[in-house]
Amino acid sequence: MPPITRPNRSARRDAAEIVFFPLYRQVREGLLRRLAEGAWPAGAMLPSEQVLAAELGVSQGTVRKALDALVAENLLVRRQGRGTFVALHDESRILFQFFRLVSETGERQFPESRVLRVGAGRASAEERARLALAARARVVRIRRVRALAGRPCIAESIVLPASLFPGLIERPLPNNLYGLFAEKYGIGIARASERLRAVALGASDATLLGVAQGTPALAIDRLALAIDGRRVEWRVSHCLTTHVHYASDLT
Amino acid sequence: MPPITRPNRSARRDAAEIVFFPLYRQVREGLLRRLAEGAWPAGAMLPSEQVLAAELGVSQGTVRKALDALVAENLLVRRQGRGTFVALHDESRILFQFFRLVSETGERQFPESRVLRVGAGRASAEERARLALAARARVVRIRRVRALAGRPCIAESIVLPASLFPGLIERPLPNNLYGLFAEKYGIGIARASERLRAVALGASDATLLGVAQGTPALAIDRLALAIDGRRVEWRVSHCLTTHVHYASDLT
DNA sequence: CAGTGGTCTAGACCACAGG
DNA sequence: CTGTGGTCTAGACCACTGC
Repeated sequence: MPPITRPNRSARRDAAEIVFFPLYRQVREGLLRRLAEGAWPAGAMLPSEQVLAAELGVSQGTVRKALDALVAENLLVRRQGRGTFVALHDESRILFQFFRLVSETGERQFPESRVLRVGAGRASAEERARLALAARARVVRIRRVRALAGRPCIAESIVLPASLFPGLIERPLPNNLYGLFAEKYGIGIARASERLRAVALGASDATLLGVAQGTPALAIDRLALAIDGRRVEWRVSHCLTTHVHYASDLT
Repeated sequence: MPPITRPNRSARRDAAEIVFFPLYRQVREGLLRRLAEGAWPAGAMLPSEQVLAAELGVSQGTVRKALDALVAENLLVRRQGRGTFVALHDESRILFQFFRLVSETGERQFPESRVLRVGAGRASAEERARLALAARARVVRIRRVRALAGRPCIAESIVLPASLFPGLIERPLPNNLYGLFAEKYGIGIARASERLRAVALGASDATLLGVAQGTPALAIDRLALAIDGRRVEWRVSHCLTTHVHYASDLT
């Protein structure tokens, strides 16, 4: 990474608008760019704070503040005495960051998945809108059922931009898709936003989950974004919430 | 606040277990205690960082780190050039921190409330469990309907420990209950945890919301905690999600 | 202008992990 | 023992607010 171009702590002028842009933000953006480019593979150790500070020509405290921000965004992990590492998409992180279904006793458990269909095709209007795709873009669609504690309780439909995942259709699909995205395609899911509704199950979902059509279910509509903000996945999950609930902390 | 008792950055010994307890954490705890005691009313300005540092006999940077933590918990608000203030429970904060129902276009809007019943009584077993109350404790119960954009879409039942809210029954209840708790009873809601399920509406809720019995609804079960961790409110909301959804960011 | 929080630096020392 | 991140300090200067 090239040294931060000073004038470091001055102002940035954008069309007569003056925006103060602190040094540690510039450092953060630089590191973020390198992360998005895949300069360090998932799990790799970054240079130490001292080394980064020397490379960039700033103080260690400034580097630290930039690293702190990236740790807060779950992109990096610090381990005292060891170093700073690129966050992995292992099951424990997924469980902690992306999976909110909790049993009555408060335990989180990674659900087992059974893939029903994998296919490709042109994106529908809705898929294009949700994933911000061009007119004739292609998508990969995955349909699966997931079980918690042996009980099938999630019927899931996943849509991915085909351009990002060449050859995905031929692969065996693991339980943890985000781990696959990171390892095989270098695409790390950084964050997601979910929209929740209550719906009555349609015939197809009801059959899959072994309940009557019209049973109330929690519909989770998720859009997942990569580090650089690209829309990577659109996922709709229909969940039975008789033995499980969605936990949300308002802090 | 008394000066922080050194040995400040040494260790704390708990039954042969050595726990490192940084100075800024001690400062945070001290400030938190004073906040919970109501030493500064909501909206009040705290002493400046310099003054706090001098009082406590630590450096300004250490005070800053403690204040940063409390700001991150939404208990304090900083305004550059003005000072550091105790967070208010005004509608904009409530909307931002505690209200997650969003319209299709992404707008958040504070719902209008119509109170149907207010009453008191002995806590049921479930109420005692959820609010951690003693055997014969009394509670206040509120039942109301809330409307978004003129449409009634939330049927809500609220349970409060009667001991915390003397005379609440006689009061007119405002739209924003948490503001009332803070202003009239000195109880600030600091955080809450919600459990979401999909349910079929019962007869009473369905009538209130003007839909058929059995209509799927999002059940939000919320437990709200005060700054000191006391359980202050148990609230169950049944929401129609045809024109609105629950937004959850996974970051 | 004075006072507040925000940034940045340089350096010392501590806690922790691993060879 | 060395190297890492974590804490703490002291001081300088900047940006913002309101008088």
